[in-house]
Amino acid sequence: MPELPEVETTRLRIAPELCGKKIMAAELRVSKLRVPVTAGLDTLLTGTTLRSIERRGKYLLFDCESGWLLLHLGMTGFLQLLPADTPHGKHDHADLLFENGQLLRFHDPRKFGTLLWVSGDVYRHPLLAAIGPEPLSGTFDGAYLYAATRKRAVAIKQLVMDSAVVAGVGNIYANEALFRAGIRPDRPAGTLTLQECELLAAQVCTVLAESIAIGSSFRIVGAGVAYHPLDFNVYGRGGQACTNCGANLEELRLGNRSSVFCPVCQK
DNA sequence: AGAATTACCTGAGCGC
DNA sequence: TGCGCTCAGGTAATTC
Repeated sequence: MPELPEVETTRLRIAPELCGKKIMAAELRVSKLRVPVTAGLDTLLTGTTLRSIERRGKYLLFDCESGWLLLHLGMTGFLQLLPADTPHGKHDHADLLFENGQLLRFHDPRKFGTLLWVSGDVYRHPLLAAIGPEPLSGTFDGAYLYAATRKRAVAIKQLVMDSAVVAGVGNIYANEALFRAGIRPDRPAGTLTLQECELLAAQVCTVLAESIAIGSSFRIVGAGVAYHPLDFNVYGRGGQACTNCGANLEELRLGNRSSVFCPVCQK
């Protein structure tokens, strides 16, 4: 599922191709995503020039002069750059045709994605206004995490995945960062020491940065789904051997999300 | 206020 | 082959 690194990889790939280009046509084939698609979005987009593509958490922000296209990939969404005349298939919900003949296509089987038009200051939009610091901006560090965890009884993994605490950390990277930091996912957040918070914050940043550096992506390849080139230590490996000590990795559910950890390496 | 739960959605994988 | 079931989970809304 696309998390922050996959969204950033997408941005880095499409921005050089599309920025500065005019949107000649827009086609929407869906109106009912989890958040209703802005009515008339195709008309609003057509004729505008894409100035830049920014990212906030897992949201992509397309600066279209007269307003912003706010896009979220949800769990199963991805963007493709295709030749202009590529026929659309099932779950191809939106097309943007650019003046250089490139087609930007949004595909999302589970419809957890978001397509919204925002005029004015996009960062003040309710979906973005309450998002916590960007993990790669330097503002998310041990001191911040320590302060955010005080008197919090919720499991540390759930807290790290709370977008109001830090932007863009989903289930996969929360599991991996906790493994690297040697901290059990079900530890009450308030029990972490400052030292542990520093370690965890650093590992969150590191694992995300590594994944972006590798060019982690998410898209359909053939009949299956290709994930991240990054090798996971714990995610999806419940019951298998710990890559560090060989013990059997345990699995539990926190907030209805699967969590995998090493009972020996993580305290 | 914080914590827990629910809703949204469809493909994959499973047992029968 | 196909039916019914469970699972996957990002995020906002709702409830406790």
